[in-house]
Amino acid sequence: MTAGSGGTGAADGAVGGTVTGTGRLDGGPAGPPAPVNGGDTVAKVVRQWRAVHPGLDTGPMEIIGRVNRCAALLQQAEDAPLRRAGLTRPEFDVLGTLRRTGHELTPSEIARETFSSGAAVTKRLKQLSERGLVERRGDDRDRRVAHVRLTDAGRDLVDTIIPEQLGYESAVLAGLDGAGQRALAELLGELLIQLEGRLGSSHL
Amino acid sequence: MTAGSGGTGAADGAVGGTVTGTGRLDGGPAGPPAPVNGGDTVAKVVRQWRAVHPGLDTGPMEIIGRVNRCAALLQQAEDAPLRRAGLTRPEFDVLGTLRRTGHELTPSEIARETFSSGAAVTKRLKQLSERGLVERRGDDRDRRVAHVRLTDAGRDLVDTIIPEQLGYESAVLAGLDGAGQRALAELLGELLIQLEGRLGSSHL
DNA sequence: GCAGAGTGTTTTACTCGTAAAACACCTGCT
DNA sequence: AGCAGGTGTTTTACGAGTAAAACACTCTGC
Repeated sequence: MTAGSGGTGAADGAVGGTVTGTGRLDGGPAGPPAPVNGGDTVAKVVRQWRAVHPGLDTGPMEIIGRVNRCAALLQQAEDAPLRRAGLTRPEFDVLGTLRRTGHELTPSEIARETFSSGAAVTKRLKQLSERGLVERRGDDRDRRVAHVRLTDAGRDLVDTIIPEQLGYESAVLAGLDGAGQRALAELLGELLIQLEGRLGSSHL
Repeated sequence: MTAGSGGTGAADGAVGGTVTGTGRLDGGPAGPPAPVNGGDTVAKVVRQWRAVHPGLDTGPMEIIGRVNRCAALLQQAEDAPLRRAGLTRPEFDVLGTLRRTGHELTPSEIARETFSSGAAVTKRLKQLSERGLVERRGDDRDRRVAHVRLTDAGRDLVDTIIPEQLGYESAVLAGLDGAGQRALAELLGELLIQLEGRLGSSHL
């Protein structure tokens, strides 16, 4: 939906680039599913479910399926500018985290901040330091701990990419007018607070 | 997305379970980033960026970052009911697609419908048919083509899971009231139509 | 009829992420 | 001191997805 596909929400049975996987979304090797008249892809899936199981409350699909599908499509779109810089998104996330916090971070902190596993961060840091975008130094109090920081090249790269990326994203979102964007950001924020409170700690 | 992390949108530098990766979201081995006061995780990241780059238009992050983070959190939450049935989401997507369309599908059609690559579908079908949830037969006109359908066991499994899954999703979304949910579904639908039109075919 | 182009599906080689184990080190207790 | 238990990081083994190549087959035009 990592963004796998799955369907609208979990129960959609493939609403596209949604839940399970992170989902493909460009259709990949296979062509796009052809924009359906009468709504988005999710609406079509919902209609199919309702036809097969008339009693079903498909409400959750309309939100979860769409969130997942949007995430999949956006992710794909967003990859373009980063790819030009030779970075994957998880790699950029590491760099961005270091840049926005403004100080050195330990691998554990980076893992928490990027919602990644420690092992994944270890691998990314290895690649990024081989490319000279990041540097490490050991803590001298506690020799288990490492401190990671951006090199000048890393910092410059982030500062170059960020405006490009935001501009690109702006263009991608342009289909929605200003008020719609604000309303959407607001509602997603509300939902996110709930989800982070509920799922962030413990397990629902 | 898992929603990996990435940041708010692509340019957030890790807003969590967002763009690049599909992102982790439960914090995994590392603990959760601790719910921040003054908004969701994305709001915190946005504030950090604005402090470092005051001129930046962080608008896109507030939507894209949140969509990605929501997708990541929801994906994780949704996994629970499926896991109990011993299915991954991409696997369930295949079954669900067959169920909701109501007829046999070829592997290519399944790939299009689930936004997966053909290779991924091949693997999933292999596993599902080993478990007796799905059956294949060859087309007798065109011997390249296969037709896949649910077995009775597969159909029953889907029909058992769907209501559980939707109920679970309903509970997860309960933090938002009915009006909020409708508004959110509506706005996401609008955005999705734009994205599917723009990104679905060709490349932006 | 038969080459050549095209399509549906599978295989191959590879990348990346994860979970769990392994390490390395600190800390508190005795 | 010395050891038990805990924490930070890396390594290992593996599963899953992808892109590209390989297959298998059909169709078109000559």
